[in-house]
Amino acid sequence: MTTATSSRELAHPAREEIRLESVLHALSDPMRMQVVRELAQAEGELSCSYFDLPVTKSTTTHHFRVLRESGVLQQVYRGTAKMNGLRRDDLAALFPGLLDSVLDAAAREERRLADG
Amino acid sequence: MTTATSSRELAHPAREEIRLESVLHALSDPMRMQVVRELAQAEGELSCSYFDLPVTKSTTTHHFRVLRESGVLQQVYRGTAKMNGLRRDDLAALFPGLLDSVLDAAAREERRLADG
DNA sequence: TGCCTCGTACGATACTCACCGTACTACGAG
DNA sequence: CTCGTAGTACGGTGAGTATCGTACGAGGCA
Repeated sequence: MTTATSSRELAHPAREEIRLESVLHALSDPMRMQVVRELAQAEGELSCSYFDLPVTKSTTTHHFRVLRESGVLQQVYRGTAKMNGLRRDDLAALFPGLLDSVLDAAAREERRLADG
Repeated sequence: MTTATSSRELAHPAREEIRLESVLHALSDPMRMQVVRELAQAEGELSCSYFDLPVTKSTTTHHFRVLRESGVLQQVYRGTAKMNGLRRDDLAALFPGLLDSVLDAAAREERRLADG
């Protein structure tokens, strides 16, 4: 039997409903930024449990919801797992170059702080 | 007599102290985003009172402080006025392209919502 | 059927933040 | 010196939020 996508539905903002303000707010949390960066590197979907965040499951759920409701992520259930993917196309259509420059900025800052 | 810069000093983060997280947080407020956008268009320094924000003076002071402490703005007293300038060079050095893509994103969103 | 895992829901807590009003300081102009 | 303007400091308020723990639901697997 094929692993069917569950019927449980999740509310996502449509492309036109995504707001820059909400996206920037979502990205201004280090926990959420880390999720977005790993997701960008992975170039595919990752389950919530893939991420090893230093917070409890409840808090993890909260952060993923913020990312989804701001339009940064799309989420879909697959069995018990919830798969997460970056909404690259929607973000690129609305805010060209934004996601890439934010990811680049995060990478540069990490390098800069590591080198001392 | 030349209008001398006052001796009153304001604390600014050094370039190396600027954090992406704080910058994104500063820009995730519509009031502050508006200030940054006007400042970017003006291509120079503007006093706090130049901005006609729909909040009281106290709140305006608060927002400018957030922008200064996050490293987005530099501020200097000139007489009774406090002049504000974007820290373009510092931001461009740390996060190349970030400021421009955020400004572009804000402009696009404004156009998009206006056209309906 | 029963168990395990993944993730949710809910309530509680502590903190941050956007906002206000009032009282105050700093500076320039008359 | 006096007055007006620009902005600050401070205290308070209500909303949001990052966090936790515990209890629960959904789905795969034995």
